[in-house]
Amino acid sequence: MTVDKEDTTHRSGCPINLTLEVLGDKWSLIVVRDMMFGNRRHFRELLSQNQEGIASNILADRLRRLLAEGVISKRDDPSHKQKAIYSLTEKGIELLPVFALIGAWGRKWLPVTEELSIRAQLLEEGGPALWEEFMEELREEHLGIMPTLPRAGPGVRERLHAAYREVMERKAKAAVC
Amino acid sequence: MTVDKEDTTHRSGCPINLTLEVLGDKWSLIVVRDMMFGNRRHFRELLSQNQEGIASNILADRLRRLLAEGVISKRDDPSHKQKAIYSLTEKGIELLPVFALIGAWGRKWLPVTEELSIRAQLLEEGGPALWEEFMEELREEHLGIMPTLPRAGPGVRERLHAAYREVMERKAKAAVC
DNA sequence: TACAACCAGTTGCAAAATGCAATCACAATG
DNA sequence: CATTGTGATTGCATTTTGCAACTGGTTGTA
Repeated sequence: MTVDKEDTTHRSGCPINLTLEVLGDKWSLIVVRDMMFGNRRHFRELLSQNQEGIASNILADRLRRLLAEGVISKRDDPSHKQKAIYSLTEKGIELLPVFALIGAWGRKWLPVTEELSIRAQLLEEGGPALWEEFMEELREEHLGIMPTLPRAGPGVRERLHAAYREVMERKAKAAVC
Repeated sequence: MTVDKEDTTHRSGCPINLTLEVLGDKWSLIVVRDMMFGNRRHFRELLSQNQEGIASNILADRLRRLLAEGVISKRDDPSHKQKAIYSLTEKGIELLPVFALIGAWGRKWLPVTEELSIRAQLLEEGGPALWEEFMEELREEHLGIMPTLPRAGPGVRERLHAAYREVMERKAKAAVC
């Protein structure tokens, strides 16, 4: 049988607690979100295109931690010797359902803006079937796993982003009139 | 139409971000978890029965914040002039599906202990139907809403806790032999 | 009525994390 | 050979956390 040895590195063996030890801060999930939904794969993209204005030292620290925890991976970009490509691991990709539910909760209970919550709405309405489709897409992009079935039409991320653009255009028109 | 006024209180209107602004730290969800799954309703219960050893000033601060955010409510305990009863609000109760998925992710990817993850396993296996049953139970206990159908047999929390006790007893036996 | 136990916190202080702006070393581009 | 792009690091002020002791009051008990 397995022997319980005391573990000073963790507060407890509760799954909720352990998840919070890995992801329980104001920035870690923001970084994963940008990689997953915004397809940000480079440091600069994550830094300068981030909605919340993450600082470069915080970003560097979170990438280091997520890497150490195996939520993301890092490899060299062949096109540029100093460029690194960050990818989600399977462990990271499987956070998608968590994002879907967190997004749904936030949308229901917090003062979200329409354009930034349209993706969460579609993800909620699409349900587990859509989540699985998106995760399969992420496995292609981040793990290089080829799909069993070739995909027809735009991917999930593209559809989500199209909806975002649609809201923005409608808002822009409304502002002019 | 609604006018966008600049909002210095929030980093962005993204539902993920706003949720992190409310719950994105190492303790807030621990407190909600103990109220939800451990049925802790008093300060001392939350403090001294907490697995992770939360400090009293942190607990006081998180209760204050969760109260301000409307995730929990507070009222006097009629049996004791100094005793306060903390309850989940509907907003707090609806975090249950989030807990279920976070628990499932932690159980799959992190070094959980069997006895502390058996509840997460049952919650995952039970799916949305079990979550809904548990939320209905929480509404009774925390909001005082009477069920449409009278319940037969032990509630969800009791069943989860029974499973926990079962694992603990089996472990205790194994340790002796 | 004295007294211990219980109640929800608060206080003080050291350590760690965060936020911000400037800067770094190197690589590619024109 | 200067400019821009790259993933970061550094220094410093502010904020948050963690820990232990303490507070002012209430309740139960001898």
